[in-house]
Amino acid sequence: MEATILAVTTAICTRHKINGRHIKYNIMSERKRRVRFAPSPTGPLHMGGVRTALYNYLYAKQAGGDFILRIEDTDSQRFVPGVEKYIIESLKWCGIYPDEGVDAQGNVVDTPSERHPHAPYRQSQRKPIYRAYAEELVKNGYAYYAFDSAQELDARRKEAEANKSTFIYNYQTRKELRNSLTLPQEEVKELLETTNNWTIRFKNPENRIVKMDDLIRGHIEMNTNTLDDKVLWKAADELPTYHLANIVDDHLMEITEVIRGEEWLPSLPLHYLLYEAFGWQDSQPRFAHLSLLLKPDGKGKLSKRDGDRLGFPVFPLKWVNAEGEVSRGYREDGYYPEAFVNMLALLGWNPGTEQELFTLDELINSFSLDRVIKSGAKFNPDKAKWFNQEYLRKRTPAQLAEEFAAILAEKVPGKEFSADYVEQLCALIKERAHFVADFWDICSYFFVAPSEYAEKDVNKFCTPENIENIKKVYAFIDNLELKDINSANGAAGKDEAVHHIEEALTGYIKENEWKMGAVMNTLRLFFVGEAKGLGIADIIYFIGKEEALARISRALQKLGL
RNA sequence: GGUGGAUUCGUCUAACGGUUAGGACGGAAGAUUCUCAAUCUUCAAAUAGGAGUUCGAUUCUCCUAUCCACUACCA
Repeated sequence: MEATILAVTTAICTRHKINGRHIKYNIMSERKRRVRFAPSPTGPLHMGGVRTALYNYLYAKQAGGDFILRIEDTDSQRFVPGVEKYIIESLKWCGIYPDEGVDAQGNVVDTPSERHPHAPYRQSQRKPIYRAYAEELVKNGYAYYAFDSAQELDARRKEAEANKSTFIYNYQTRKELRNSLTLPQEEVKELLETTNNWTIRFKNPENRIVKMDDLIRGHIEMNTNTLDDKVLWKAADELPTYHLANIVDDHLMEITEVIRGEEWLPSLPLHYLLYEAFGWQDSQPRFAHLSLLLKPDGKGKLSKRDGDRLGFPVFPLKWVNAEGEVSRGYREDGYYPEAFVNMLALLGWNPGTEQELFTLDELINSFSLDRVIKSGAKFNPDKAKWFNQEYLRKRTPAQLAEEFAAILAEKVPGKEFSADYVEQLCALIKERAHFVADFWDICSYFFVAPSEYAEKDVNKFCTPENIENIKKVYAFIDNLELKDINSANGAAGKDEAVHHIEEALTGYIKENEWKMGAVMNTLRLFFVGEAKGLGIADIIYFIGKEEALARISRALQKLGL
């Protein structure tokens, strides 16, 4: 059905030419949008890669199109086991699910089916299909066989470098190198049959201006004379290089937009020329080159080392390499995937409004390539934390309590706390945290009494006069009829109970004309261990009267007062 | 070196050729409170430089500078 529509529109449109130029975009606009994320499994996906995947995904979903995951593993030397799984897992954590490329179990699909007509999606498994395309190019004069050894070319490069120039395998140099353009036909034939250290190289046209359009950068032109005759296919491992595999697969998989990193911009003319050489201009995808993510300080692109150096994750998930080196991940660092995705989306794109908080669905609705920023974006770890804080605040106390439970079980093993207790506490402290992992630091004194008292605060508050007053406060609390978390009427009764404690205590202090701050902070020092933390009434409510009194007497005893 | 790309507060960014150049993060100050945090208010902070086009340029053109990417039988 879809195929026939495509055929019809193609027929209509190819008949209509303006100034001899196909109205390519008319054909394209009829097609279902199909984009791909095509990582190479040479290392864990870093946040820049996740952003590229995200933009592809947002673009596809907004257009009701498909998002395809393709694994570009044509470099057997640099292949790293486990990365493929890591990539899929990372995307999944971010809420990005490929329409094609992986199955429900998260495995890359390797046999074609109705849902996966373009399988396999690993280029290593597509190995047999590339050679014919490369040979076709040779046959039609767009490529040639090259027999130069790596050492020979290396020597040429070094020589050029010594002369402060660059060796380019192009229209000039190829005339004096060993290839099917210079060697006698017979010798070529023999070399092809008897050796396997040859390649197929693209034959760049001489002195031609390639005119290109980028969805983000606009019109770009480049002269073919500055281009290298890139290797397309290697006989040694019978594998294509990126350029060939990429173009062939994008064509076969009916990709409509290629959204990829800026590092690919220099090879865009080659890709244009390849589409032309194959005669696929009419269905050529449109290109969008994303700027790079830059390190927070200094210059250059964000790298793994920056994270280690500056103390933030550069990977979505934790990764342990073969040497046992651990790289932290956003997930393990306690980031919510929503926050991570939101942060990433806004690093190089904005909606044109002042809205900063977006759900994935909102991103899908608002995203547009023409609002993607052309220049590189320095990553700001502080802003990332801020995003997480915003998402943490959106969580309900019950959700937070559940997330906090694991930390609690680890910090105070063997102790059970009622869901109500933890929930009420979470509601109270959530505004103070960026991460759930911060909770323990913020409220540990609700679970364990302080064992030390900050010297600075002891000196400040433990004056003879204060201590005398505190002893009276002790007696006062002791005589008080108080409702604590166990006796109050759940979350509903909390405010009233806290209010009651507060009224009683402040009333008593005022009555005696003591200094509010001095008394309260001395109590706080005894409850918390230092002069910080929540309101005294809150603390008493949560730890209860008995514990409060116990902490006061223990402190007095420990400090010898 | 060559080719291409980029350049607005410290950072992310907004601004039909006409704005006191806006917002957010971070920073500072103040308010508040029993401390800390949160919150609220306020403040500081930018169009890389130079020409040109124009009544008028952050915006268009050119030059310079700086930065980035690419310059592999890697992707």
